[in-house]
Amino acid sequence: MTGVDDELAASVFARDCASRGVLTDVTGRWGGLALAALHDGAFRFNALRRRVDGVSEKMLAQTLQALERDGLVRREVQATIPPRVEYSLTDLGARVAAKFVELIELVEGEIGTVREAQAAYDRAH
Amino acid sequence: MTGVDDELAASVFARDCASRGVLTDVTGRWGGLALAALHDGAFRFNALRRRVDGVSEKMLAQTLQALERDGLVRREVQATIPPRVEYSLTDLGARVAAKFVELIELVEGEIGTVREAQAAYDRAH
DNA sequence: GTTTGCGCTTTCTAAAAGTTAGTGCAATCC
DNA sequence: GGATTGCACTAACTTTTAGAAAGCGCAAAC
Repeated sequence: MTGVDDELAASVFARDCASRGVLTDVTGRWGGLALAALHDGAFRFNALRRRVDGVSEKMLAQTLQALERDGLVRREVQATIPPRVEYSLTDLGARVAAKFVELIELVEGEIGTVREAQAAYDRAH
Repeated sequence: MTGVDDELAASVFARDCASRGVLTDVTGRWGGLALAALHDGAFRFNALRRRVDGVSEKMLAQTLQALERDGLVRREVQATIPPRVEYSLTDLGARVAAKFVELIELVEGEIGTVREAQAAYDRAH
């Protein structure tokens, strides 16, 4: 257990590494869900908000801005009146989203196992 | 874009679905890092804390309890004096951690791209 | 015999998330 | 044709959560 992967240890585990910041955006409360939602296609702001149940307007706006800054999400304003704003994934965003969707599917597929574990834990405590 | 994956839409995107809770634990601020750290082997509490740079004792304890409840992490107390407490991954935990590590590696590998995007964004705003 | 490490828990404060309201404009309903 | 709804946000305020610091009892090392 001392044979630790130093490449990993040197980066995301380090408090001040940039990758930790991105990971925080991606795996933040809403980041992953936004990415996963956009994995199905482009969406306008309020459509996205309807997909990601429970997110507030403030948090969705904040989340999308962070992901746009990280180069994972593309924001396109159409110069109509009133303006339409469309969000979609960049190439990198699509790759990250794909991984995240795999994670989600794993968790969803094993939700029964998880529920049993939770019930057992709650009984024991 | 209306051809949405309903299996997905029905679960993790729904506010009250159990899978959302697990996802919150897994992708929470410290959940993923703890899982990734344990992916390299079993660790005792303080060893884990040293690996996951920046986590407070309180948050690590809380995170590990949540993951244990979800059946992703195993907690073993050795009846010595003073007691040793070892944390390791369950089978499911190992599978989730593997996915998470892939995500981390993707992000780390593309950190250059991300940094450029951030710089461009900051220039434009 | 004083410091160090162990695995936490408790208390207090700082930061983040959530809630509510407001913006200006256009299309739709009645 | 007046009112409502939807659009894409921003700003002010409140609540929840995270983080920092101290304390716990005990044992081994210095």
